[in-house]
Amino acid sequence: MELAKSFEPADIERRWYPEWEARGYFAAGLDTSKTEAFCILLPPPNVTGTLHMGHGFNQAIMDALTRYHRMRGDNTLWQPGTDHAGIATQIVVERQLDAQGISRHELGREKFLDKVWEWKEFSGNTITRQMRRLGTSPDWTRERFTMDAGLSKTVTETFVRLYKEGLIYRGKRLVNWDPALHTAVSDLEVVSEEEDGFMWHIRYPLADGSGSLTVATTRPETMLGDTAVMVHPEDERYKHLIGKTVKLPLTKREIPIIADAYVEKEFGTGVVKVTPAHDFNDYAVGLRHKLPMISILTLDAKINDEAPEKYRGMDRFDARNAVVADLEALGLLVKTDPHKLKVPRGDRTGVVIEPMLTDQWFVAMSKPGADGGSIAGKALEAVSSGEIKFVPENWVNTYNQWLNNIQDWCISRQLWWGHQIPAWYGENGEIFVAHNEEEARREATASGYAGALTRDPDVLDTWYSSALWPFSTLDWSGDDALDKDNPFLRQYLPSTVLVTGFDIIFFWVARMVMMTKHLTGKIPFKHVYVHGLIRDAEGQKMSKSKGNVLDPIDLIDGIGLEDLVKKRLSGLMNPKQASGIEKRTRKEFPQGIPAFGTDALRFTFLSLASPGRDIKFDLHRCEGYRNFCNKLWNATRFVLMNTVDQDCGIDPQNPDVCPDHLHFSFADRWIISKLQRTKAEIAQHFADYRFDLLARAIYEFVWDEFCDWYLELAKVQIQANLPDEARATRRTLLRVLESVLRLAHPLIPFITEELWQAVAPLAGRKTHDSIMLSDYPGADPLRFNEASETKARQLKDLAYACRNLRGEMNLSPARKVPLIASGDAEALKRCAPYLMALAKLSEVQIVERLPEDANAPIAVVGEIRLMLKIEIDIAAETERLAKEIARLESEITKARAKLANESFVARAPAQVVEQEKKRLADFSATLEKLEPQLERLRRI
RNA sequence: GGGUGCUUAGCUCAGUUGGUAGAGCGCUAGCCUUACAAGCUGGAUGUCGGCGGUUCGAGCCCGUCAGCACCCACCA
Repeated sequence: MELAKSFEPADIERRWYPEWEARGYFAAGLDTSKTEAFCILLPPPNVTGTLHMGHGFNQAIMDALTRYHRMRGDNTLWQPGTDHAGIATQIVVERQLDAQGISRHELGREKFLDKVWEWKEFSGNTITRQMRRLGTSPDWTRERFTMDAGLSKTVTETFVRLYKEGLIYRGKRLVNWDPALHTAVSDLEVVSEEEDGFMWHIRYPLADGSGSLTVATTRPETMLGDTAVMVHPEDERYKHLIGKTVKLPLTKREIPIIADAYVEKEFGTGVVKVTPAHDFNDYAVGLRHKLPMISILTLDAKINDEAPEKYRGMDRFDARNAVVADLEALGLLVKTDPHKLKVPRGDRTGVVIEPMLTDQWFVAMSKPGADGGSIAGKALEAVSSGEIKFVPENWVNTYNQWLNNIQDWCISRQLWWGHQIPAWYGENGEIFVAHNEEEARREATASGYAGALTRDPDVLDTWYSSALWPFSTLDWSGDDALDKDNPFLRQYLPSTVLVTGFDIIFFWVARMVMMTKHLTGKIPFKHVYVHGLIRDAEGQKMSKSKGNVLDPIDLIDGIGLEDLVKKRLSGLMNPKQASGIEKRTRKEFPQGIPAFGTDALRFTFLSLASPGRDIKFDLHRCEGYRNFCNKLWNATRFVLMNTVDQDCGIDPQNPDVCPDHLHFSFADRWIISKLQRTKAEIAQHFADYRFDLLARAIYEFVWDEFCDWYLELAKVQIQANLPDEARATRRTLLRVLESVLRLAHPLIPFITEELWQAVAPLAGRKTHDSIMLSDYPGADPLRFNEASETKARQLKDLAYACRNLRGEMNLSPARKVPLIASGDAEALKRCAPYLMALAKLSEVQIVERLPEDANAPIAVVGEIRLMLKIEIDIAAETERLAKEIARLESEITKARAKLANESFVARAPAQVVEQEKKRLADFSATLEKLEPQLERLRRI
């Protein structure tokens, strides 16, 4: 089989992926004789989502780990699946319906849900299709969806359990309310940004007419719900007023002046209006002081009937203007100052969140459960005990900090798409939580209730089912006897490592730990590898509205400029941004984006995966790694050209036994030694999750050692026409290359598979149909060979020296010149044939002493002196020598100073002192050889 | 108000117990040398953010300041 002249990834990728999947190579292992099990949970992407750079990055890492462990022979499961993404998906479908002029309320819940399911079926596989393009290898046969029957059963089961345990409760609480979505959201779904606003100072007259108090507020409309005014108990200005009342302007109510240390005397006027039903602080104050809680807003954030008639039905922001205008008219508005404040907005809608008093379901985070431990406490313990480790470690701080200050988790959502809460209500507010209606009925009957039952219409926060992912996907039943017979659960819980960005540590990671630990007693995963976010070349977050989004698929397949522009402009929320986006795109990608292929993209992601850093994605890196793939491709081409139909010293029946009639050179032993070291290094990097160093180790071995040196040396050895040497060379070429392909396969699966198919049979390693099934190479320390490494080092130094002389003398690469060398004759003899090829020499003359009179350039490598036999440009050579001598002198001065320092000699480790002495000696020796030469040139 | 990370070549970044500052891209000079021009060979480029400390020795450890980025939190 003939390889194309350059690496063309598209066809290779198209061919291999379906083949791997069809042959069942991704299936989870269940070999009970194996001790090692490796499991990764795919963070389930949203069903309506499409693949973005973050997924690509995240999955390149997971796939590398999975393929690595699979090749190592571990039982391996990469568990895939998708998330129903309650709010996000419901919004998408609602928008589609809106476009057709249909509201979901007209449609009704059941029909609406049908539509969502339709959409899920239609678009739900988009992302998994795209994942396949990335070469990901999860066990697709085990794919799960958070709303599958099985997973939904787990949701119900755990809800009932936690309720019975008192850890899930229902209550009227002030919660974050999204007025656009008409639902409560959790603290995490609210993002607060600093915005420009105003601070209004408003006078509240004392009821007894003896004066007034001025309050400062950023939300004047909420005064309609004020139930007190508060001051600091120690505030001399107001102390005497505590206990009196004020007339609440615009209303007929009188409200008390109370004292609470929460008030900052220095801030504003030192007087705070208290609106317990519309502010979290005020709510706490209201509870402390047993104040009435007057809600003045409807669920869509309009003024309700509790407020004076004039404002009823007004939108909250219109009401604000009206209230301010009315206060001003009454002369009660003291002043209006510009003021920066944090405005809470819903992360999905961007609408200002309204604290709203509503009935909701909560998970109690800090309350002791049946076994005495709280959910949050267990999550803290799992990490502090070392059971779960974060990589990098510092994320433990973030995790602990959050859990230590955690509030109860509001899990009910007033949506339709999601897991409906398994609670039934009686007509008098009775609550029956059960697995199903029959069970609820039984409970009702048992408690003496016989009336109608109505199921809670609300659904659960989408993250509730995500929190169960580590065991729900493994078909946990909650029945110990059944679970004992579930081999997947036994083997793959806990999973090995969770690979994720820091943005979902709270949303997902912490909650999985809490729920898994509490419900199963096991940790969900042993390691949490936290990686950075992919940003654009300027370090900006990629977002549709910025128009700087890159689609991983476009990097794989390439995309023309016009298509790229079109893509970035489509579906913009704010069409005004279009021209800027178009301009920037045309400037950044004047040629569009070339096709790099999946392997190059994956290698780029892995190379960029340095710990604790966000990643500025640089297209040039991708290009560099595409070139790397091409390098590997062509190296293989070279090896095949030199081995196909040749005696390569490999007996296919017995490939690991080396026949006698082979003669290995130091170069052969050197590259094999280097390969062993690379293998060891890679194993370490996998263990440390240092994919950047891992990728670099492979890159450097392939390019800098194998291609730049060994292939060149191999040419010499093959051309020497000594059969034993040529055979040994061929054997080495094949075996090193074949190992490299396996080493690199977890990172760049397609190209390695394609090349391995051609190389492995020649290398006697074609014992499987696919590189995926072959063993991952492990280091053999017995084959570390320092003697050969030293010899190779010396050969390289000699070659560098000769090439440097050629370069400095401006010799054309085409011109071959003779070399005269003195010094270690044995080494020179050993290196001569290689040097001739590497440095374009016509001959290598080994002499006792270099001729003294020749005006030729000289270089010194240890004890060896090299002279190119050419007429020189005396000025150039003088300059070159002078430069080199100056460098040596400066090094010598530094080394002497160090050694003259008694403290250094006395206190530094002997080894370091010895090394310094050797450096001084080497520099001095070289200097001694170069100085006379410079002298002579100067005399000419 | 708490917390975290970052600052090293023009750009993007490595630098693993402190012991001679590195890579890729870019730049530059020259090469179609029979695997690869997506390439080969040579070359230039750094007061490792500032200051102070520990040490024989600091890019690395400690303190401090500055700048950048992010996370959490109830200042009306």
